[in-house]
Amino acid sequence: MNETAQQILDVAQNLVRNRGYSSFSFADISEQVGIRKASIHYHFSSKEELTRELVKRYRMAFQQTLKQIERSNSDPQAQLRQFLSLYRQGLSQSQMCLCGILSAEMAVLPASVQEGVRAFFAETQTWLQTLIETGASTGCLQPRLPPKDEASLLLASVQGAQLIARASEASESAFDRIADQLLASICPTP
Amino acid sequence: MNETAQQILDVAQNLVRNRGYSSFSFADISEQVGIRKASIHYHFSSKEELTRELVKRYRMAFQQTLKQIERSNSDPQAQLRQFLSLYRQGLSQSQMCLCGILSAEMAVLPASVQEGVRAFFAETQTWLQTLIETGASTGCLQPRLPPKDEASLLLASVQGAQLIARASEASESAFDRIADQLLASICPTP
DNA sequence: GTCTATACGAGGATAGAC
DNA sequence: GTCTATCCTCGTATAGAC
Repeated sequence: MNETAQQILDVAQNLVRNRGYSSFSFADISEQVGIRKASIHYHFSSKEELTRELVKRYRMAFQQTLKQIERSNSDPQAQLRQFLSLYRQGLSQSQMCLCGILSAEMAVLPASVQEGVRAFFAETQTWLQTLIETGASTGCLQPRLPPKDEASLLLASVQGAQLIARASEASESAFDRIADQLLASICPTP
Repeated sequence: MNETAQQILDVAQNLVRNRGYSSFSFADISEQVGIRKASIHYHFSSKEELTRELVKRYRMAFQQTLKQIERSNSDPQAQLRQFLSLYRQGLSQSQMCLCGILSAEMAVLPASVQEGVRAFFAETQTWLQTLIETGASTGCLQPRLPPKDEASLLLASVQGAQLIARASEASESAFDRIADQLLASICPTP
């Protein structure tokens, strides 16, 4: 995949994370990349293919980021904090998680894109579950529920926090408050 | 507001709750209502007005439902259960909360619709907060956080649960598991 | 690889007859 | 109130020149 293709995906990603799948167009991309919209079809044959590749790249990058979080920090509690900060970062540009916003449009997504979205949630939940299990065994975290359930609740909550934060005037602080509580709910009470 | 207008809103509501704002069209409505799409403009001058009225009606109906929950049940814990079941019901037709799905498209909504969405969340959070306060004072509920924070976390979580449930093969049971944990997290442990 | 030109359909909206 | 007819814009996609 060449440079232009990457650039197209970069721009598309920002667009989708802001507006969603149905509301981004080749014209939008063309404007920001500086090529004509017909030229996009040289790199991606269709909107479906473009979005499929976008989700694929996003999933891989996200997994990489999670691995970095593991490496850079041995404390599960700090890892969790970093995980939450990823979502907070997106929000600072009023962007949702790519797969979170796509999930809202599930009914109109091409099947191949739906698949990628599903896979993203499964992967992320698995990572969270492992993190919680580790944290529980070392005492860094004190999950009140089985790690699997705790993970799915956490994932739902962070996605929901991002979702409704966009409907708030002060979206970042709205998210922060919720994120703090999520963290508190799973940390040992001194 | 006459019968046809109501019917248009009924159909529009199902469409939006499934596909979102950008992906529903006058053609879709016209097909299901059985009138031509130009005729819709007699009842609603524009898509913006239609959606604005839709959100307005949804908000009022939702508030009514919440009042009914209060009346039909004096136990805050049971009220909370009923609140969660509202979201579960939508999901059974793979529908999200109208304002939840609109929130994902916030960036492309007309300003007047954005306003309605914001108001919906504020109202709903207030109701939850009052419920939690009542429950805490009678001992029916045992919030771990200040009621206001507990309410916003709960709202975010239930919206998020609905959002990501759509990306799950078994969306209803995925939601149920999360809803049970939400309930457990706020109920007194015997 | 990128361009121009163009096809084709969909979407929202308006005018005017009935 | 609903219809037909029509307008205009935007969206994806293709063909073929450079």
